[in-house]
Amino acid sequence: MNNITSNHYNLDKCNNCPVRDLSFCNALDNGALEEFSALSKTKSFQDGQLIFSEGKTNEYLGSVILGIVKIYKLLDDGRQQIVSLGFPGDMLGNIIDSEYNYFAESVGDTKICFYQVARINNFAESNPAIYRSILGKTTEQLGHAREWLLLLGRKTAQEKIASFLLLLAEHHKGDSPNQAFKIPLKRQEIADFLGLTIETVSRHFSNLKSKQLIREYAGHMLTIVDYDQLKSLA
Amino acid sequence: MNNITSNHYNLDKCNNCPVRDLSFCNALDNGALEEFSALSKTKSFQDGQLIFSEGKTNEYLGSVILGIVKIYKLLDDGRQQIVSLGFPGDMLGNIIDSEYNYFAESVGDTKICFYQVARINNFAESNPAIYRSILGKTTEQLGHAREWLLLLGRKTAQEKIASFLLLLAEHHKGDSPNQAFKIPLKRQEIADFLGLTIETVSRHFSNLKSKQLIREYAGHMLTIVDYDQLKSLA
DNA sequence: CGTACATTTGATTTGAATCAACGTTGGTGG
DNA sequence: CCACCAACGTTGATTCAAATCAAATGTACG
Repeated sequence: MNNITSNHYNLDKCNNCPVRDLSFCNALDNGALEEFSALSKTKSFQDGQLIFSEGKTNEYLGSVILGIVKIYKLLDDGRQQIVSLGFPGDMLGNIIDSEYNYFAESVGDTKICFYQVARINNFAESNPAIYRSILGKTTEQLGHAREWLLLLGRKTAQEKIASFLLLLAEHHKGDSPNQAFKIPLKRQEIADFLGLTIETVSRHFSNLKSKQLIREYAGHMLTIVDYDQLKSLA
Repeated sequence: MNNITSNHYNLDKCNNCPVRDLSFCNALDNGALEEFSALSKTKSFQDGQLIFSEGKTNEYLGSVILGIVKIYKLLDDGRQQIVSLGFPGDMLGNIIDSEYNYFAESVGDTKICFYQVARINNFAESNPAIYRSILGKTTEQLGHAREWLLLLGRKTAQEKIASFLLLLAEHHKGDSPNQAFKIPLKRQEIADFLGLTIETVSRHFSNLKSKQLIREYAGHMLTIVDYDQLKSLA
């Protein structure tokens, strides 16, 4: 975690924070937030930077401000499974465990707001509401993880791809239904998220394209042409 | 949830509770526990009883006292995935969501201690420590769920079976290493937990038996003969 | 003791992995 | 500006692990 403590960092005021209403800190009233924000440090990452590693001391709790963070686990022989994607507003890590038990890596340009776990616990003594808020985020993540257990255990490759595209589309809900968006992950990352190989992912993308359910241009911009039919596949 | 509210129930004192040190209520001091315990109702279930259903109002938080509870999700066509096994001391449900988003069913004879979610929130106003404790249990479950994502997404059938047997063995840690224990799940349930079919589960059990890594008698009693080698397969 | 259910085992199929080229994209330096 | 190269992605041929289909056997229980 040297890269977090050692670097230049911004002490953004929460007032300007783009995820103020989404992050776990949103439960705090203005006075408490003022105090809490003083504990935070933001840090930026470029594509593919390691944010923390399995086995290292759990020193920081993070909140994704910008970009995407992939959380993954590894088997001894290098097989990888992405167990979560952290979008803006999502919490990173926890304040319970003594060690991280997975790896976190930035996907594209990413900005994260960090708090020291010890400071959060200290803060909580006078502001216990923060626990309820962290509990909310943790429960949400548990829900997502269990949804993904169903996907990995019981869905076919086609259903997995369709579900994945709908998940991405969910994060562009503000836009019009058929709005194009950038697929943030490489094929290998999609494979590692869905428990597949790159080839299988590629084949099923081609499939959906030939069926005119989706369109892809400029290499990574995607339009969902037939949302309802995609949903029925997922 | 009629079966919880309507039935005869015991008002066990926490002092006699066999999972007092494991449950989320263990964070409370004696005074608070006294008050908290008054909110609880215990209920017993026989094998295969539905405890709660996806889509129903999230009214109760539970704590498993005895037996095992399987938490599962279903696809439209009936495909099932067990997303968690609740052992004694494990928390059941959450206090955040408005609805249950999975099914819970007893496996064998089971006893559960229930608290109304509304009452917990009310209790928390004067005892915020309960949130920290529930957070601990939730974080633990998230860790288990992510471990299982790796298993479902990236492990082979043999590795899945080996991991499953070691998981069961973990829950008999007090016993000697090669102590026989009862496999609490039917083959179909094991399959639904590991994202496999009954036939594949059966074949790999036979495999491990012929390799002398495990032994099974009386239909469902299991001994792990070679713990280390089983571990190397998982 | 018989019926229903659970489990095992065998034969076959199949969806996804693997192996193997080939195409595309984007960055670098001549 | 283009040639080169490395990383990424697609497509095809083949293999393989697990699913499916199909009996047969084992077990629990009224």
